[in-house]
Amino acid sequence: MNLFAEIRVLVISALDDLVAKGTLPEGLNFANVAVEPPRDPLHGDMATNAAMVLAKPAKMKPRDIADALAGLLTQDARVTSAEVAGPGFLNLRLDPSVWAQVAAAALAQGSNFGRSDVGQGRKVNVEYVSANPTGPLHVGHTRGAVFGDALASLLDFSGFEVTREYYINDGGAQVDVLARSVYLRYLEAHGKEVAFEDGTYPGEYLIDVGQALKAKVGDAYVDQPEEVWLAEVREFSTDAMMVLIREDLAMLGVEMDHFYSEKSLYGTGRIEEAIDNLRDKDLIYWGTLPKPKGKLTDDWVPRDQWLFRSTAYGDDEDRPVQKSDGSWAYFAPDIAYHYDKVQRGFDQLIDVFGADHGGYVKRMKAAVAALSDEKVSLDIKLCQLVKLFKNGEPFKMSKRAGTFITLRDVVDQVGPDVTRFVMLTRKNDAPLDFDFDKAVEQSKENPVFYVQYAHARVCSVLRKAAEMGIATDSDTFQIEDTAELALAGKIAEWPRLVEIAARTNEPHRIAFYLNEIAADLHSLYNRGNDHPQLRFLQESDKITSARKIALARAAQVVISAGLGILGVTPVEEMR
RNA sequence: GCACCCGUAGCUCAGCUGGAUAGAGCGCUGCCCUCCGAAGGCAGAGGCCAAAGGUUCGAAUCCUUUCGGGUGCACCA
Repeated sequence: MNLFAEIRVLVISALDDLVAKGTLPEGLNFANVAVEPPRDPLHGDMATNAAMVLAKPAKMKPRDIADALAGLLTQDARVTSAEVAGPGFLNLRLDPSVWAQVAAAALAQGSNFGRSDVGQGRKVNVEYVSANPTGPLHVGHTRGAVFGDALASLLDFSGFEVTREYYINDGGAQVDVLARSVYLRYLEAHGKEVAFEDGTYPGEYLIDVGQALKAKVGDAYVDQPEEVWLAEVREFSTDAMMVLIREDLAMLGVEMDHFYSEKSLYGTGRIEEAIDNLRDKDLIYWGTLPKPKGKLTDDWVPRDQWLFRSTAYGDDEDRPVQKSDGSWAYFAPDIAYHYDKVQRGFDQLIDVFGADHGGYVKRMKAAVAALSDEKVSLDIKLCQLVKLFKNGEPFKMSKRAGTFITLRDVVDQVGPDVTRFVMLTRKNDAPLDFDFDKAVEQSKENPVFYVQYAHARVCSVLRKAAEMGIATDSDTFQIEDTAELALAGKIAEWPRLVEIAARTNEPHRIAFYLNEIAADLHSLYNRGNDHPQLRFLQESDKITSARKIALARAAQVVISAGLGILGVTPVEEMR
């Protein structure tokens, strides 16, 4: 039940009536007519811009339209008043029973309150994390993992058919580096002295892998040339890394529907097929790229190679799909991978990348547009850097020395719930400061705590009510005070908020909303200090208490649903 | 040099894909526990929405330019 959508239906039908009566001319487009919460609650419960939007096409004064509209709207039982204000806004006040209906819907629908069919069952593929299988996940991946996962949940909640997917980059040179690094650890396991030079991964997480390799093959690879062992060690190592990565994801509560291997594309003709698809559209040609500007280009030499005409779809330059030695460039299997997604019948693709992949966005969008004949949309969400702090001091990470902060480090310290919530308190394209101390602090400054506290508070009230013999399952309401109305209004906003978040692919809006509803709840709760009649629990009037509790429960339902989308457990008690 | 992201209170950031007098937290100033969890709440001060033009009934939001910050720029992945 989306109250704003319902009132909008009412407004539209009133406009239709005005057209039928000849007050408004025919052929008007109502698409831009919006019904929104007013910025200032004093203006009313809802506002519509209908008169202002239609004034010009209808060649009428906004106020005249608004007056006519107001006359019709107030005939509806839900609308108690409709006032024209400002440049032509129509401010609506709703009957208090409307709020009770919304809250009742929240109680009745429980965790399904706010679900919608805006997705209309469209198939969406959300690809996220997709870290190279060369080591454990670090903080940057963590943000992508949390963001992608919450986004997927949000879309699922909004009526999309969602697939969560991880693209394993196991086809390039970096997995050879991994294999060589593991080989060194393998030699080490045989008691040999080894040196980790530049271009190898010195991280200690490979020690176990080296020993596992020894346990499997004994000394078969010792003192053998690379040709003998590389392929097998590579596979052994990437498998081990993927086990590690799956464990990391599990720690965060992230569960993928599908892991897709880049390597699996090679030797199957899939890449060739995707490139041929583009070639048939005259988007692949043999050519030379201009010399790049503004960068150190000492070793640059002009090269003829196969290029994708991505400029035809808005890219700044055409992009090579093949290296000079004739092998595929990274872009080629990625094209094939996205072609595969298109062929699997997804209506919409979403890629969650790190901010360092910004330069990749245009060419990937170009590829998907070309491969799908512009039928499938690709949205790429870039997650900015996470800066880590402890005691106000920034953490330094060095991948080269192998001393980077891992997902495991973070989750071990603050737990999955805090990790997830904090990572979602910023827009994906804004940098995020993550302070280990603040993340576990029990104060209002910590949004996780604040929202959890609100939820726990309701649970506490319910426990107390049970002790007092007050019914905790009432579904009738007593909503009178402004603080109660504010909370009820916030509850009514939830379905609309979810829709906006889903439409913009912005799960952080959920986190901010939760903060707001928590504030409304805390506020109402504390009003009970000064105004005892506003307390949820009143020994003298258990019926009123039961009704007030119902409102608190409705808020609890919404908080719980919101946390659910973010993948955070609502707690019943603060400790 | 080019592209993308960002610029909003002293600080950290929201701002509904164009709406009314631009919001929250922190910090600052005052209040509120004999009371359902004060781990909270209330009130106050604090703004040229980087700057200048443009689009229109209406701009923090869209367009152009400038300034400032971040990221990325052939055959790496």
